[in-house]
Amino acid sequence: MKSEQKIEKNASTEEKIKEAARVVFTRKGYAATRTRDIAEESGYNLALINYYFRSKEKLFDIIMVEHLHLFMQSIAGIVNDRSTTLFEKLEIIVAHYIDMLIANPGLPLFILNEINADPDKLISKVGIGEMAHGELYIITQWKEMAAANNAQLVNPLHIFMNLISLTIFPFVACLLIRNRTGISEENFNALMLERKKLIPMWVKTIIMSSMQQT
Amino acid sequence: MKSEQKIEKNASTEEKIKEAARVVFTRKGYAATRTRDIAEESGYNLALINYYFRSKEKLFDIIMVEHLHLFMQSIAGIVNDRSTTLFEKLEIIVAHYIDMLIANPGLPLFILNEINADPDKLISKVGIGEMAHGELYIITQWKEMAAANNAQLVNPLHIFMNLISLTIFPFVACLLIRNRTGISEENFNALMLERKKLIPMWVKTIIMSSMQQT
DNA sequence: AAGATAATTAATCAAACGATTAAAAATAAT
DNA sequence: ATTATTTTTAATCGTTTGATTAATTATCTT
Repeated sequence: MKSEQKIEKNASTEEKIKEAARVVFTRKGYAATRTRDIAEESGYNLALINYYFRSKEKLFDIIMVEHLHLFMQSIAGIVNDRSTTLFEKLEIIVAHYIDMLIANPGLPLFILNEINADPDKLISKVGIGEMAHGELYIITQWKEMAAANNAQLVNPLHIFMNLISLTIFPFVACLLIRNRTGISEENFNALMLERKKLIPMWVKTIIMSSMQQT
Repeated sequence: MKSEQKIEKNASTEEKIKEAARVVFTRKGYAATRTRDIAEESGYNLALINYYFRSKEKLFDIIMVEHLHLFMQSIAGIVNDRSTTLFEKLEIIVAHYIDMLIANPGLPLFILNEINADPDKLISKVGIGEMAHGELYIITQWKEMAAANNAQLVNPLHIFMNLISLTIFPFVACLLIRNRTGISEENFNALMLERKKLIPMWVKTIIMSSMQQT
């Protein structure tokens, strides 16, 4: 019979290995990561990785699911919130993502890269498709706004792409930008924090300008 | 003595291998690519790859340099062009990049990923630092505009990041976007072509709004 | 045509890698 | 304390991988 202590001990080293895997996988990607790297990073023997997780791929899948969850997390709640306006939602989403990305700068490039490496895997193994069952409330709000201005707004897909592009891409290109401009990590993060206020403003401006035009 | 024919023949198969390497490296990245994949893609024997290029890494470096060159190409000319206005430059840059990215959709993710895999390599082996020796003319134009409106514009780095984010990111997240929205490759490309006109407009709007505010 | 050089391949090597095994160390159960 | 169970390690196995070698085929020179 398993005691509490035993379980906690296992969970501890198992968690350490998972944390090490998270670090190495995120930095180097699946293919470039050797199980020996994870062992070294965790401080444990190589064989322990296969003792707790059956294989490199199984361990990777766990990390991947956690990362995807972190990425999609709470967004469903925000975009379906009945108590916030459309523009308030933009502010909340951007602020939420920038905070998360400052804490996990390597996340988006990791995810995007692995999606390209095996596009079907995420569709089959990881169900990222159940974000919304009905129509998202934010979509309803968008349509209402479009109707109120009886104008055909620009394709909402453009607005969506703009939002995630402005928010996420600087982190994807972080090293490139910092290398080109020579700014430090602190200054870069300060710039990103500035964008928490700027991006919703910009996106709002873009939406407004597309309405005035028609 | 080498004849014309011999050189052409070599260049032909050498080019075929390079093209195969370009395809496989761009799709799978350096670590996930096996020299046998390149051999299979090219239709030649494995040993030929090391016959023409000395190693996998040497071949990769060649592809990488070509990709970086394609990416930086002609931008130096555009941003230093004395005959175009600042906003005309925006239009030209965006149009140039979107055309290039539709032709090479995998390029940005490949470059960004390999930069993260080995940040020092690009600084040491590949000299992407010699784009401008003096101050870029586009910077001068920016300062002139700021002075003319005697307003402290938003940090130009933000504008620069916005420009490349809006332009490049949709291609980086192409598979993710297409999977989430279900649109076809043709429709996606059509959207991107729309953005050739939209992005400069949006960026211009963002710049203008930042001036009016102060 | 004959010989020399270059291009291409099959076979193979050594190192790296993911995974397994068997033994040792640590912890729990009696 | 002794046994049983779990955790951790060292050693190793079988494959894969980048690279080389030696032999074969094709091409060029004369």
